[in-house]
Amino acid sequence: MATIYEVSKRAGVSLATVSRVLNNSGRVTERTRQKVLAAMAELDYRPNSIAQSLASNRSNSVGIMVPELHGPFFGTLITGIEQVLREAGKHTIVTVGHSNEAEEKDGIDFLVSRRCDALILHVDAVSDEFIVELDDGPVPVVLVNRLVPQVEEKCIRLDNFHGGRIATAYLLELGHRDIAYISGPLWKSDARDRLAGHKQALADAGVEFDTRLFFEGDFQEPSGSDGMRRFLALDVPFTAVVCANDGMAAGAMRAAREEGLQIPGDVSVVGFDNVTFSAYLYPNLSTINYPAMQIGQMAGRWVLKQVYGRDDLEVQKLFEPTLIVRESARPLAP
Amino acid sequence: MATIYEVSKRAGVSLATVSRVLNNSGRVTERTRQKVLAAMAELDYRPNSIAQSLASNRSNSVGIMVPELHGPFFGTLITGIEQVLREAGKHTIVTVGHSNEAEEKDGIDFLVSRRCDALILHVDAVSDEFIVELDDGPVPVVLVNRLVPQVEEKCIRLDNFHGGRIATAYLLELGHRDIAYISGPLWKSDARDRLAGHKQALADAGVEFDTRLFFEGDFQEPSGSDGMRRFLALDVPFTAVVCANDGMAAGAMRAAREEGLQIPGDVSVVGFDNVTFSAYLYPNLSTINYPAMQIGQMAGRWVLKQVYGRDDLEVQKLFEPTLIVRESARPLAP
DNA sequence: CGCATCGATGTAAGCGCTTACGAATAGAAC
DNA sequence: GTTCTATTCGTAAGCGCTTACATCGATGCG
Repeated sequence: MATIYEVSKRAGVSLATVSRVLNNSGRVTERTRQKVLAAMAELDYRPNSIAQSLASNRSNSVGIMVPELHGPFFGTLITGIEQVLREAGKHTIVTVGHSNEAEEKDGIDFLVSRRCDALILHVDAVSDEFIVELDDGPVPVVLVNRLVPQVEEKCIRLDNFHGGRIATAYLLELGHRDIAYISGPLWKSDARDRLAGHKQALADAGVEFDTRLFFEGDFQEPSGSDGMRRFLALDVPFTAVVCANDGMAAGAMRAAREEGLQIPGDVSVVGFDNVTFSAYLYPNLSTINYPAMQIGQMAGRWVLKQVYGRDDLEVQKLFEPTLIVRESARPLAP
Repeated sequence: MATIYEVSKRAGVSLATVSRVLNNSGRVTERTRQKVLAAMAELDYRPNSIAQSLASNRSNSVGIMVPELHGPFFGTLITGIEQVLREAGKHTIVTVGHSNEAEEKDGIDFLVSRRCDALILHVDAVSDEFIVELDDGPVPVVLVNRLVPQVEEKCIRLDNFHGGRIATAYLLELGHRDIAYISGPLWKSDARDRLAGHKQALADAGVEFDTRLFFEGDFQEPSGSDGMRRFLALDVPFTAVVCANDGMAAGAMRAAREEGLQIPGDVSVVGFDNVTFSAYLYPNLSTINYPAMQIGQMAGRWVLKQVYGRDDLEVQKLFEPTLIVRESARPLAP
């Protein structure tokens, strides 16, 4: 593969000049610029980005960590990030943390030793303190879907509290009073926030939160089924259930069906995230929209702006969830 | 951040020795090795992998290209790849091709200029010739879910033909004769192979392929709905439909429901891929299992074996699809 | 005791690029 | 034509590491 040296020889200029046209830095006459460009084309020259990184002390790569790669949510998030970053010629190194402290730290180490210019993290296991400390280090960090107060300006997130609130408020509006809740794991802050929103909505309506109608799942489909079965086995009547994500809602609906219940006839269901398949469940799931793609894009932009100096970019840090009304919830029969 | 030089000074040895313990190459006395290790720990030394790459001409990174990052399928595939590779200390650079020739070439260029040690590609737009040519280049390539005869030994894939065949064979076994087919885009080889399998199964059973009961979708949910509506608008009776992936099956089932049909009462449906949500559709989708995770892992292993010299690894190149029987298909009522 | 041998370690030359600095050239002003 | 300033371009010193080769001691043997 041709090197910059060969290009410079062929173009009859120095290394430095070639480098200049490569980076559009410094000033080069149009004439020499053309000569260089021609030489590059003739040699099918591709700059060695490793060498560029070493010399410039910039790796042009940003590290990403997500809990999982499969599942509809994170894929969308990463799509947003990758798109924005790649347009800017940066590349992304993706790592999986599995919501497990050791793995998250490990992955971050990996990313740091890879000399990423920045990190975009969707982590849940690691503590706030760890993140603050990491942020004090040499590599800039942006947090997705999590608020760490000490580094608030680096957190790109959805207002999960508000999301939880409007999900339940919607059901209350439809006349439901006995509303069950299938939560995500409470050691995850988004799960906690959504639950807090739910409780707030209940309180606002003067409805008491009934711990018997609460189930802590793990954001996976089967735990939604477990939750629904648990509720059904109870002697406590309920007419609606809100699930902290669409996957658990799918599980809950399946279990309800298997137990002979009609949705929304016997019980209304609301999900959270608005992943693609929620529109194809039966009945089509009413849910809360999570603009994962946009959030990913914003995270990418943040990096472009703060790390690569693209001052022209605007970045929005807080997103408001909205209610998507479909078929899985209906007014409480009088 | 500490460099190898500082480590060598602190340990009282030369650069080369430090490098040796770093890489477990060459022989180093246990005593000096310990000294070096201690110095590294004291300085919290992290090797600069950029510099390592430049010097060793190995980037320890492998490039991945997939059509999309969201959607249940590719996430799973990448999870498999990433897992295997990261265990080996390699990292993955993920790029999106959008099944579009220009973007695919562009992304591959990007990966190459990033000096990836190998490429794992799931591409559909680019021609066989292009791939053969690419393979002649300096960077090893492995192809996922596509067979290019000239480089067969580098193709890790599912037997899509067989998958298409057993999907339809299953319906035939259940007594169906009028079987519609919603295909993926025919310029994609997997879509073609699945269709060919379908036709073969029909032929085996002496059933004629009816072009009116054929619809070419795009592997997305809405096109499944479109296909189903098209069939329903026709005057051609049919009792079953096979869809070339689960997403289109979801769309088809939704459309059927909206048109007042029962599944599987009025029409049986079979999907392809066995993505997670297929088990949560209503009715639970009978489908063909695509071991995406395993295929990803194999692709990773292939690279480990062929590029990084891990000769101990076994790699399986061809995978056999299997039928997953759930609820969306039933015997034809007599 | 001298010499060949071998393993442990050091020396130094890159890997392909960026970039501070200075040289050279061109144009402007007189 | 001379001087001065701007601008373009070349020189060379790294970036942090790997690795071929050289060196040095210690060991074994005649």
